[in-house]
Amino acid sequence: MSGTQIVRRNLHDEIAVGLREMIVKGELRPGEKVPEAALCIRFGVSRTPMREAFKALAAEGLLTLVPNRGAVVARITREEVAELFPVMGALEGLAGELACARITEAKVARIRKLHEQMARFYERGEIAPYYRSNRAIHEAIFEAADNAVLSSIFQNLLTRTNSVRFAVKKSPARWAEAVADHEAMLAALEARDGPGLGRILREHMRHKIEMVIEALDARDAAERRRS
Amino acid sequence: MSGTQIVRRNLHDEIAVGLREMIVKGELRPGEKVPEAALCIRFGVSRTPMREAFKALAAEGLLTLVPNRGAVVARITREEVAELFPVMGALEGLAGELACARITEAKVARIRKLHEQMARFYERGEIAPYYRSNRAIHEAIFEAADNAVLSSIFQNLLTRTNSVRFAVKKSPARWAEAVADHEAMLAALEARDGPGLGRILREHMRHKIEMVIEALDARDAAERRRS
DNA sequence: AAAGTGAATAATGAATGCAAAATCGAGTCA
DNA sequence: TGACTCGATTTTGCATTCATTATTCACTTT
Repeated sequence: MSGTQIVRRNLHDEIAVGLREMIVKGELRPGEKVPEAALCIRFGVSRTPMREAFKALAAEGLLTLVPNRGAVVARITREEVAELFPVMGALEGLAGELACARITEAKVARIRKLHEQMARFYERGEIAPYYRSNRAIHEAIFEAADNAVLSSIFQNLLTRTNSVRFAVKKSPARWAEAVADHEAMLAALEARDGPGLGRILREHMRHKIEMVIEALDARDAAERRRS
Repeated sequence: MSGTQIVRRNLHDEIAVGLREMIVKGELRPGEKVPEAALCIRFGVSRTPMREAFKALAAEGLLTLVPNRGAVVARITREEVAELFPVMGALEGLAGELACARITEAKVARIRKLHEQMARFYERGEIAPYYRSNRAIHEAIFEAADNAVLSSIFQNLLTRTNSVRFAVKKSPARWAEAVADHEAMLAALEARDGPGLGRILREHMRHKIEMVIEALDARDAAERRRS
């Protein structure tokens, strides 16, 4: 066996990866038309695999296909926010429960490290590094849960909600609340209290949705002022 | 406005509907190769929309695309069963909680009717009608939860697990257990006890997974005997 | 000037074409 | 008999073509 694995992939799959990245990075913005021809040139492919990728992303809920008018980046409505986040809460809650049942001592220790790091960034008010540690903790919980189906569905929902989650500007009170949630999470995890951790994660998600709604309200108010 | 709405749909979408139906009905069986050419003839379409439908169904987890070897109906492994069902449990649990918060008196009454009907079918040992009522109850809970995202993800998981769920032959003890679960569900729903209903539904799903594992064990044992 | 009209242009959706890869099968050899 | 070869055939992935549907924009009408 040679070390380098022969990765045989389909073009449409690689394009799908590229498009997902563009959506997450905001190069393609919600509601915007997806420029098929331009993307074909940019990726150096013909329309066939590009359009196949569109179908796949549409099935994932990232694009909306309008008959005879091509593809549009899916736009999240307030109603969908109200639907998506509780689902994410239930899933992350499950991840927490499974993690408590399966996690090793070493991984708990690693999460504690991440948590302490995150707390330091909070103290210093360093937002970007804070988010990085924060995300690492949530990812570590899913990793410990060891459920690929769960992770992939959750990841999909994260991607779909990317634009609205990113719109949030945490107030000091909200930020403190989030850190407090994380303290409780760590305690539950160290006590291997599955139901407890599940409850905290669902609660954490409920706080998140409130922040998102606040952000959407603020954004809409700003838009109304402009017009 | 005329009564007949002009439904403009994409070909690949209609094909996807048709393929999903074939998979659910067992016309295409897990592990089987999906005959592209034959399906093109059957649906009266060219390869392009057929292959687009394949990509969409693959994104849904219903098909597996093997590079240079076309599409295969996704086959559920025991490990995936162990991953999929807890996720379904968490989602149906959420549906129960939401339903308790939102359901109208009339809908509760309808579910009670369905439940009593189902109980009668159980008493008489009529399996097919029992399953019909059973499914109607679960669907009614999702309807009451009024969360389209939740419903569509759950529906997708139902489809993906179709083959293994269908393999289950309930023992009398298991059947009694299921009916008891349903009694508890109705009680929780009538009391609008969201957390309680959530717990019962997760428990109900845990029972389901045990039945599925039993069925898979039996199937594998039978297969081993044959070889 | 604003609203309407229709020809020219662009885009979309689906069928077809073509090169590369996989599969099949007759023939060969151990 | 069973494993192997290698050319023929089929299948697959992607590019290209073609018909249909939107969109644009110069032009008319009020």
